[in-house]
Amino acid sequence: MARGKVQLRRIENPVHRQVTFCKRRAGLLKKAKELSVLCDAEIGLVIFSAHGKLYELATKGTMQGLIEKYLKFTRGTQLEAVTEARPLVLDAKEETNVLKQEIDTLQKGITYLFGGGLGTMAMDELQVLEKNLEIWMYHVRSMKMNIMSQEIQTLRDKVLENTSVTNFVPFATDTSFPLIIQDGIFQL
Amino acid sequence: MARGKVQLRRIENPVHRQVTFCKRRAGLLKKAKELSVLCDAEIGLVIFSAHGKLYELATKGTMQGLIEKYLKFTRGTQLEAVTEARPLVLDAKEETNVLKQEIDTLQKGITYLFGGGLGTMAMDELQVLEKNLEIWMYHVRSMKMNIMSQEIQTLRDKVLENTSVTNFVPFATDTSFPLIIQDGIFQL
DNA sequence: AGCTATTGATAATG
DNA sequence: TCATTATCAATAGCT
Repeated sequence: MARGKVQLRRIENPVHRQVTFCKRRAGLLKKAKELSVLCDAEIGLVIFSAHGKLYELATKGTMQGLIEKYLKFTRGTQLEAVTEARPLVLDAKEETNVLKQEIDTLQKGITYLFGGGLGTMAMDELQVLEKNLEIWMYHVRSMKMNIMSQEIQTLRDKVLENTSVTNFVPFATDTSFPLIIQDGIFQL
Repeated sequence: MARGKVQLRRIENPVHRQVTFCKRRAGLLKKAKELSVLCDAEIGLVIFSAHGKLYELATKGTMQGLIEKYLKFTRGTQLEAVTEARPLVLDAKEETNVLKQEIDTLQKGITYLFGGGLGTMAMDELQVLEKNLEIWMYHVRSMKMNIMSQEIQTLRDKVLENTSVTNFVPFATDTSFPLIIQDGIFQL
């Protein structure tokens, strides 16, 4: 990158190699951090030098945790360990992330089934899956509507505020949408 | 790095963030490879996107091996618990069970969100979720149709057998339904 | 996806 | 190792 293009092969001169290693290692760690911050990604980076020295970086948590996440992700996908080992009540953001993770996992499972295991799901299983997908979609759409209604409420409030009107028409934001899922409705 | 300095904070615009993620991810992976080659280092890089998609790189061997090396290096040697391997390929039935389990987990997560965490998912996240549900449903329905067509085929064969008719109308069972999922179609 | 204007990284050097 | 700087490489903003 400077004063001469570099060949993409091992640098033979040990001094040059060491210097380059230091510089580029720093650069790589910096880039990794930047990517994590800019794009909200979770990154783990492990570097063993030629002589076995370890340099590492884990954004968002520990390397240990990241490794576990990685193994769970790549390996069969058995979520029990994740789900049970954790406190039952997480903060909302965390829960969202977990859910995203699980959605992804589910996608992988489905991909596997469709890609390679055709016929492994019986008709009745598919019926159930389809039914569940419909239910989920229903709830997602309800949630979207709820968000939109809140937005409308907010806008109304603003309008009322600006026009100084005191007698307003109540809006049913608190009249809850049917978002509460009874036990068993999702039962397979 | 170009046409304007970048702030080292999360990019709020989702489109910009995604584009930057793609570009910088590629750059980071490239840099990691280069460092490994130039300086003879062993590098492992794991990137989870904000939506839980995994990108990885392991120079000199497998990520699995690198993780073991890392754990050995950082701990004494307590990796059996983590590494203790399940077979990587499960049979179809087992996979189905795993999937059911995961669906159940996912349901719990969604229940939690809908029951208590309203507002934790942003509108764009809901859009994505909805889109994915639609895709899943499409595939489930395709799969059902495929099974049904096979059933029809079987019945036809039987009928033909019994009536001893030799000139039959071919049925396109092998003309595959679009069940094969290309890489990336599920991309968040 | 491509295309540049810029910024950022860094190889060579002191 | 540390600082400087001439160059090269990555990429932000657009299309």
